[in-house]
Amino acid sequence: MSEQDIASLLRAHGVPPTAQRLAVAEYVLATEDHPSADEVLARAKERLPMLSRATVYNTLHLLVDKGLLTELTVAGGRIVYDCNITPHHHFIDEQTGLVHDIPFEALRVTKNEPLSGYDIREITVIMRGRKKGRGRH
Amino acid sequence: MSEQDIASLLRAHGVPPTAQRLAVAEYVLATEDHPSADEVLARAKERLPMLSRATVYNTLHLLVDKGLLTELTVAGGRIVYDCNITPHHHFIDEQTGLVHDIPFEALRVTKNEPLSGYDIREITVIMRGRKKGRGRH
DNA sequence: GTTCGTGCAAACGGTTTGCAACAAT
DNA sequence: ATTGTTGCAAACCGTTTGCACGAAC
Repeated sequence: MSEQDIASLLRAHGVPPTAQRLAVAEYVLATEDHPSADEVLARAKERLPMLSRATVYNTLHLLVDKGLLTELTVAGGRIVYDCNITPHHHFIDEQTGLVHDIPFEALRVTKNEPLSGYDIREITVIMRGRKKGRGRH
Repeated sequence: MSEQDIASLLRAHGVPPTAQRLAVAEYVLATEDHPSADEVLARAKERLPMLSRATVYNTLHLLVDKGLLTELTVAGGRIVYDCNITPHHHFIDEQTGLVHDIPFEALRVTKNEPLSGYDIREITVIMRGRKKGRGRH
């Protein structure tokens, strides 16, 4: 995704693209990692060394707000960002702590009991375990 | 669960029961709330006003360590404790932020695709939505 | 007298806030 | 001129740590 595309994407969501926002968005909207705010800061600083921490937080919240980014919280209270905004599940590697996306269609959740009393808006499955070797990702 | 029972439970897990630990355990091991450390402190202080914050954290970690308590992290990075140590799912009320336990047997998760490459040790379903009125809890 | 548990206060790390400077319109 | 964006530093909050006192064996 080119810097131009990112810029129009931002504009399309009512976010005026600035140099700082581009530096943040260009990384966080494209990566398959699930970076923390700090990791985003580090990466974006490579392109824009003068970028401040507060601006990164501003931008991340803005992107989450505009629906371009998902904030998720993993065990231990770590907050992490996921540019995959379609519904999907997560696998957390217990050894590395890394989060992997699992396509929504890979699993099916069915109710054995009616679960009346709950108006369910969203279902996410979180799996934990070890990712078996062979290859990266 | 009486104070005596809690005491033997702790002993059975190699945790010498002290007044402070009893004050913490008596609440946190019995409640259906999913309290934060701070809420546990507040509640336990009602019984033992002189209880310190550090001791609560010590005790909570100890209980988690001994398998008597589960630590879980909900959206926003909030860390919360759940005395239900059997596998189960969660429903999070978007309005109140409250966490409700859903029996493990209430749902079934099946794989549409094989998901090879992942050695799955644990599956939890997190549902979000609104809890419909009628009654408390 | 050694170990373990506790309380206190300080430190910590990630996040948020307040504010002044600046840019864009 | 008003509005929106940024950088900085300070404040903040929940958690962790270091240390000294006290109790238990």
